[in-house]
Amino acid sequence: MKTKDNSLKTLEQFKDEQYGKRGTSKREELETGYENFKIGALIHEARIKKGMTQEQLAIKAGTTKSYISKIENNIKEVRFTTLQKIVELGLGGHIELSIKL
Amino acid sequence: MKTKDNSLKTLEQFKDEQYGKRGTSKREELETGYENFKIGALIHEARIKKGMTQEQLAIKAGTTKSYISKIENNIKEVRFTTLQKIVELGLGGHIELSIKL
DNA sequence: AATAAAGTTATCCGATAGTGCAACTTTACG
DNA sequence: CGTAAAGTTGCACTATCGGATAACTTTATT
Repeated sequence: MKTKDNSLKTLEQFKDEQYGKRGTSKREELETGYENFKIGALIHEARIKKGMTQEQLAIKAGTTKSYISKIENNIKEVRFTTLQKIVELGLGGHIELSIKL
Repeated sequence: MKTKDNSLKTLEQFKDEQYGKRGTSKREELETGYENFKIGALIHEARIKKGMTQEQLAIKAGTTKSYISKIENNIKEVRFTTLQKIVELGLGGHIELSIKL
C-alpha cells in the first residue's frame, strides 16, 4: 500500500519512500545512473491510474505479484519485451518510445 | 556495410562528419520514434542518423559490435537498462518513454 | 582484383531476468 | 480490536541475457 487516500504520488515522493529509508546509499545511484527508477515508477503510476492491484496486473500480464512488486521497486531489472508485455497485456495500454538524438 | 541504398552513408561521408568539420551539429532535431516498433530497427535507424558504425556505438556504449548487430536484427532480447545505456552513452541521446492507457 | 572496413554469425559461459512458492508486513475496513 | 486484502521480501530454480572472442561474409575504395 502506498497511500492512505488513493492519490497518486509524485516521482520525488516515490523515490523518497522507496530509497530514502533503507540506509543503503542507492540514492546517489538514482541521480547519476540511467534513471532506472523511472520504469518502476511509471508502471506503478499507470497501475494506480487503472485502479488495479499488483496481483490483478500480474495475472493479466502472465506473471506474479511478487515480480510486479520487485519491478515497481526497482529490485529486478526488466527486459524490454517484458515491459511491453506488462503494459500491453496487463495494463491494456501501449508504450510510446522515442530516441531523441 | 549493409546495403547501398540511401539509408547508409559511405565511409567518406562518415569520415567527413566524424573527423572533418567539427562545427555546429545539425542533428539535434533528429528523432526516431514509433508506437508499434521493433527495438532493433529503432536503434539501427538512430545509429545511421548519427553516422556511426556498430563498432563505434558498441565502444561508446560499453559493449561489443556483435551484440549491437544481434540487437539490431532482433536476435537477442534487450534489457531495458541496456537500451538506455546504448541510447544515452552510445548515441548521445535519450529515451522518452510513456505509457498510454 | 586486392585490401580494408563494416557487418553478421557462432560459441562459450558467468551473471541475472523471470518463475514459483511461501512467509511476512502493512494497510484497509467492519 | 480482528480479519483480510495488498504489498513486500526471501529463497531456490531455470532460461537466457550479455560479455568476450573469433571467424566469416558483404561492401567500399583504390
